[in-house]
Amino acid sequence: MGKDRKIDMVILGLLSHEDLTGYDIKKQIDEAIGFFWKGSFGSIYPALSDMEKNGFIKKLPDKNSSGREKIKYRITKQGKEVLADWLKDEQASNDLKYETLLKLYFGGAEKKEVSIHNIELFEKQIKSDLQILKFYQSNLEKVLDNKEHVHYYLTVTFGIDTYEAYLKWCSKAKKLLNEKC
Amino acid sequence: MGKDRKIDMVILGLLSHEDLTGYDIKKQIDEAIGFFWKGSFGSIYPALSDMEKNGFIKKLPDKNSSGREKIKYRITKQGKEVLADWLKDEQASNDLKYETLLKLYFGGAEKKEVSIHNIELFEKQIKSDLQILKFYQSNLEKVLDNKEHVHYYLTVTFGIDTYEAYLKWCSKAKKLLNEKC
DNA sequence: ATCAGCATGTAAGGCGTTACATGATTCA
DNA sequence: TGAATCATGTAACGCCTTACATGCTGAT
Repeated sequence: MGKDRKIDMVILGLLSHEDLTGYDIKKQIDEAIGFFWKGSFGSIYPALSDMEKNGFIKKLPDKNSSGREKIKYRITKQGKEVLADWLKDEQASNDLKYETLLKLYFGGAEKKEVSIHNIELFEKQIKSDLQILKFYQSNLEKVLDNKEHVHYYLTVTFGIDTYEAYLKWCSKAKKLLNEKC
Repeated sequence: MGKDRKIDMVILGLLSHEDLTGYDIKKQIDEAIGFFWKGSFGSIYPALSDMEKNGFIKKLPDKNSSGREKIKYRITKQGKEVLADWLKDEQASNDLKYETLLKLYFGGAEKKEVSIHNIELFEKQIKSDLQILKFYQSNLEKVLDNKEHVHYYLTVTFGIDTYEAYLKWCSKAKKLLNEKC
């Protein structure tokens, strides 16, 4: 297939756990993996129809006969193989784009107050996101006997650990800017 | 102008420090900010010619009369304003795409050894990158009397602090997978 | 009745990568 | 003399976002 769109893997991964609609998938991306991955409807729906054509997923018959359309998808055996191949593939690209760091790197061109303010904006965002992650973590802690939950727990923990490192750095950085500039 | 390509800001930021060719810019992106930003020739050269048309940068006359073409660019007053406006703009998007975390999140579908192996690959990469960052840091530590160097130092420190948090998390994560799965 | 949220999809366009094409220079 | 690096640029293509278009449902 060659094509290795990451959004495909995200969708297959989510569907390997339960049947979902495109709308559900969007919600789960935003909520569960939003701190390290993004996805929009404009990428999800085309990916769903491509993967259905390829036989990686299939449409479930719409049970509720109301006028409202709602298409649930289920992963197929072939789809599970694609997911497994990707999981076992050693290649993994971790692409970061920190505009905050970019502004800090080039911040020498402006007064230190500008950089300090940018750090404070970042700090505020991280503090708020950290609360959400801690909430998820405390819920997951209760159900660590489930293999899948252990995996979810670990990614949330990654977020918490790195966010806490960010916050420590923010304090240090502001201090240094005040002392040295 | 409306258009707010980030690569433009990267280039303006680098040029605000010294005159550079497209090739120089690529090298500086890879070396100095590579751990949190990427850029290819295919984006740099078009951005240079667009910004020259807009008057944000200008071509310097090619001094060396050899046959080899080499175009140095210098930021203009207008370009400096664009850079300053961006630095003062409160909006900053920090987009992360951790494929490693994605694989971990969905890793429950496979044996724990797969997840552990993926964590180890990540760990190895981070350890190697951390050495480079520490080398940069030790060089910058000697020249912290310069305002620009303080800013460079802070971004490198961000990298080191977060990478060290990653490594601690890697140990914890492997342990938990072995215990619980 | 109205509004938020559920639900699916398309269209236009931006941004960026990879691969290609070309050639000079430096150093072993 | 051959390889690595310097140096600029284009072409094709892929992925994704934003905005648009449409309509239902449930709660207040």
